[in-house]
Amino acid sequence: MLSKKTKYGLKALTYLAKVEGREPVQIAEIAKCENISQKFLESILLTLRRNGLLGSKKGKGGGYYLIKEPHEVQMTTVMRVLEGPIAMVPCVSLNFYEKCEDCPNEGECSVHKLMLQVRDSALDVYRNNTLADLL
Amino acid sequence: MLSKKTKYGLKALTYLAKVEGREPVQIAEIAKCENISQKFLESILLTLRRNGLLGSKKGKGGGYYLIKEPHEVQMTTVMRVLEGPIAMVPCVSLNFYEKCEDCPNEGECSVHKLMLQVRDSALDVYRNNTLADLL
DNA sequence: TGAAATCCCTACCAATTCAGTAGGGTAATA
DNA sequence: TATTACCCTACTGAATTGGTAGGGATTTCA
Repeated sequence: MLSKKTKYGLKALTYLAKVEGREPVQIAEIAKCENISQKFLESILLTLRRNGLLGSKKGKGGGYYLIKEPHEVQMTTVMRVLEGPIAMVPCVSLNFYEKCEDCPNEGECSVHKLMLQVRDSALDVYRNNTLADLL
Repeated sequence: MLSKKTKYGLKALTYLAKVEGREPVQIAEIAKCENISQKFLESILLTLRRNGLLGSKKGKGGGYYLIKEPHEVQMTTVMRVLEGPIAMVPCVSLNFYEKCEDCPNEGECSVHKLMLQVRDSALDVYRNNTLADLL
């Protein structure tokens, strides 16, 4: 299942992508318009900022804003930051590879075979979608 | 993440698919060969049987066996039985559809748009793979 | 017929994750 | 300098995961 964190993060990103001139938008505004718990959203925006997807400005008139243009923001990046690995098992993960401690022979493992295909097809979707495509 | 339940279930199914003549195989044997906790595997095989994927035989010489031929067992079925819905959000699920309580307009929702594509690509993989393809 | 093998079923449990909530601190701006 | 708004830590209730424990119930074979 997709976590609420990812869901809310995506909604916030698309919200910010629609803003004219990359003006800072307050957390409260996004939370209200997208029906998200403000405090929870706050923590999500923070991780998006820490990972270089958003910028922030403090004080009056401050808020969060998109750093790049929507068409430059790939979904692979967004998903990895918010949801974590794209692969459903570590043994087929590109960025978070880990060997299964059971499973003596990875090449003959049926789970491995299937999940490799699932990962590739998901990657294909994420690579072919930027924030701009979701508006 | 793929649950251990699904992982072990898939491994057990492929194990049984390799057996000559669909002879019953004991839980203990599968558990040992695939490095799975026996009691946990027991519960998994039970749900596979309840959902019409496996048959069982009690008493001495009993065990579990595949009901259909491997090439007749689609991965869509297996995944739905073991892992649940294939979609990552209920609002794009074919078999378990639910409207989001937030999200006023499904058609304009960016999460919906993206997850629809992810679901379709996953379905594509599962539909094009049977148990026989994983051996 | 009886004992052993094997599946069947229920209940429980520790650890982790999820989806927040609470409360205050700090920096920037007007 | 007051206010706005981001920043950070800690806690928490509920649900899920990945099992374990223990005892049936049923079938088969000797």
